[in-house]
Amino acid sequence: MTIKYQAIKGVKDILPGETEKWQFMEMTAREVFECYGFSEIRIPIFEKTVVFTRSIGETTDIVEKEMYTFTNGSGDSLTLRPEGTASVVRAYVEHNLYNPPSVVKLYYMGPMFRCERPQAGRYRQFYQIGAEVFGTENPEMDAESIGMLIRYFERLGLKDLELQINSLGCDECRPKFRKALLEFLKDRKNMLCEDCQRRFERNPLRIFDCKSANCHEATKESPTIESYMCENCKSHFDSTLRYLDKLNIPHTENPKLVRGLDYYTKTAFEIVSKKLGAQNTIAGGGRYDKLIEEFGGPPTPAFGFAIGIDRTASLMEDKNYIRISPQIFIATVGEKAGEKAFELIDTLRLKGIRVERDYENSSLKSQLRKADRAGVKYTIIIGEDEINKGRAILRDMPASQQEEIEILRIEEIVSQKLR
RNA sequence: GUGAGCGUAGCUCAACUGGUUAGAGCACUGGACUGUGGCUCCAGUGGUUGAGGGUUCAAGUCCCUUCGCUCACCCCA
Repeated sequence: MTIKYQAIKGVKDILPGETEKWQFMEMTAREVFECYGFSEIRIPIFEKTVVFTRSIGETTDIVEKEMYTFTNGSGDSLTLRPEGTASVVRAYVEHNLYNPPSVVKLYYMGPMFRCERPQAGRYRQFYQIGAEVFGTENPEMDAESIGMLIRYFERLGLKDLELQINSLGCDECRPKFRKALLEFLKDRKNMLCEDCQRRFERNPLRIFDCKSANCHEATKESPTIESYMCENCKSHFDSTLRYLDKLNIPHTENPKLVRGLDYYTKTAFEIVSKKLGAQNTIAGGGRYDKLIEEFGGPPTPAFGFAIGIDRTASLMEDKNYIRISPQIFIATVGEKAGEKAFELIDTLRLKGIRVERDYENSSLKSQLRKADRAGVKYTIIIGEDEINKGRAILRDMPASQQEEIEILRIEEIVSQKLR
């Protein structure tokens, strides 16, 4: 068959059978996050482009080449959101949520958009569930938020996850480290591979991640952020790790962990799965203590993370969620019975009972087969004989037993049986 | 943006070095069983072999173009 229209590259439909799993992930997130005092915020799916360019960083790949940007009628440059934090911060500042001063905890869920070449675990429309906390610098919050995320994954039944954590320092100590690193790499630049020569200019921290043996060798003696970290950052990081220990959350310190977005300070972390391919990070986040000021708000420390739901879904068993199925199937024979059933179905549905029927005038045999496949507990059968008697057959499918009941009492009897 | 692999029925896959009318399982519809599901058996529906062009007596198979999918790179969640 020649398909006339298909979804554009890098986007996908999530079909029944799969959506139940997504609903489960979303519902579980709400339950878990609300235990921790988070409230949902719904943010627009697009923003003025500057909201993203300012926060994410002008020279990041996201901003340079991956955003869906367009111009509206009045000439504003708009962009489909490539991530959630920027919008949440914008909303936080716009609505003065810092007033009165207190800790504000928000979560969001929904699609994000990045125009990249699709790959396993990477789509152009992908889904995230994110959480952001504003108003505290306390490392307990770093640990607690990461803990919430871990508990969430546990609730989903995920195993073989690893928490990697690092500190990126603050705007006091990071520039010093960066300078020292560049100094160190300058002499070794010709040892680096082509890609890393480019990274040298753009994001030298990334060179640590290179797979090339030469680059690995070149960075062996390099300075680390640790030795340049200021007292404040050092003790914040140590405390965060200690609180994670208190929560019995295993973690791996990864001094090479660098987040791609410009706004991170201090704590940065990722949750990595051992069961995925090249795109194996299923959640990531960290602290961004300067971003609110960037957006014109008062100095407000903040911490947040986002979960990649597509990747999370691919890790989940197929049986961890509830599939909604009909409770009652109504099978009819003959026109009069069909008419009666049409009304009856509505009556039952008004009661909140999930009722299914056949729409194709199939044989009774076929209707029962459909009832069986639908997985109903009871099938109501109404034929010519029954309609003349004002009665119907109530068939218990698993038990293969049936009884005759008055049509007038169906609603009452069925409600009782399903209880 | 770069590279590799793959596109055959709704789904999973066959079809030898190019050779009759492209098959099977599952699913679907019907029958055996006139108004009673599951199990069994029988039959049937379903294909422009992703699309377009080329080579050849002959193309699902070879070549080119294009679209899509997949995986990886770059980058990153």
